[in-house]
Amino acid sequence: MPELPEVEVIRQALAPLVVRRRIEAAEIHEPRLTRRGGTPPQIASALAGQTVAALRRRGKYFLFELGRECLVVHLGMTGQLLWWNARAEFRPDTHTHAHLSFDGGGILSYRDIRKFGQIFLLPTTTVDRTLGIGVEPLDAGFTLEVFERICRASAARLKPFLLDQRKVAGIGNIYADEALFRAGVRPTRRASSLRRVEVQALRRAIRAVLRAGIRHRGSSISDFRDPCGEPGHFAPLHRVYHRHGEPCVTCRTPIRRIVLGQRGTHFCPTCQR
DNA sequence: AACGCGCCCTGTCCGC
DNA sequence: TGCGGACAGGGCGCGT
Repeated sequence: MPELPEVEVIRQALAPLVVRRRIEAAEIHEPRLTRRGGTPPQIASALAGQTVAALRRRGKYFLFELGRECLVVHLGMTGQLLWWNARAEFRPDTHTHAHLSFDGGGILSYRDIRKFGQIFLLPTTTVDRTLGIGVEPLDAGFTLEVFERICRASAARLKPFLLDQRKVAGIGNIYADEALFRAGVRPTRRASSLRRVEVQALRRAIRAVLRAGIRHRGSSISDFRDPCGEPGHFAPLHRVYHRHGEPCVTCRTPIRRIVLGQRGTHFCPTCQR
């Protein structure tokens, strides 16, 4: 589900609710979520009593900064962070695997049907190094020169290239297809084969499509919701994702679907070269 | 080093 | 109506 825009939408909604608030207690019930380090009780006891100093995002990761330590949360495919105003409102179900109780009564719960998500703690100073993910595409550091260097260094096809979080952080299946369409390049092209103008077009397309996703509060394909239960409105604006068979918005050629790197990939065979 | 594949897990949808 | 199989927004670990 959640790619950079969805994670950012959740972060923006959640920050005013949790920043400068103290975690009274934490519960984690699913050991699979903490496989990257620590057991559920260890993490839960380390969280109790800490105050959230800031809520940041890096790629598709949430970083709850607690001072010396940082709570890292990744939603995987089906993870949700949900906010409950009061303990009495909290309605956990069989897929609710963790929750944080805040002073004053608010509860932040973690729900994840497929359990591909992650919850773990890292020392704040080593978070970036440990996550090992690439440049933030919406930051000033994502310049044409930087992106061109990354492209030149990879023989991978563009689709798996864009999904590789070590290269550029935060792009997932939806926004990869949408960016490649907007840039007019085929997902099967090798990254290193792009001409400079194509690198430039792809960089601009990545930034434009991620910003549009955030502006429209995310893509709700099946079940994306922000922490207060609000769906996003970007899915109807997708130009190729899940539109195979439909006419291209530019040239009316039917959109094609192929599988590339085990992922459904959608493109216009006429507009994308 | 870097790429590509199988796999982790649960739910839904489609065809028979 | 029931069942098997394909597929789903992500990333890790392995073999090449």
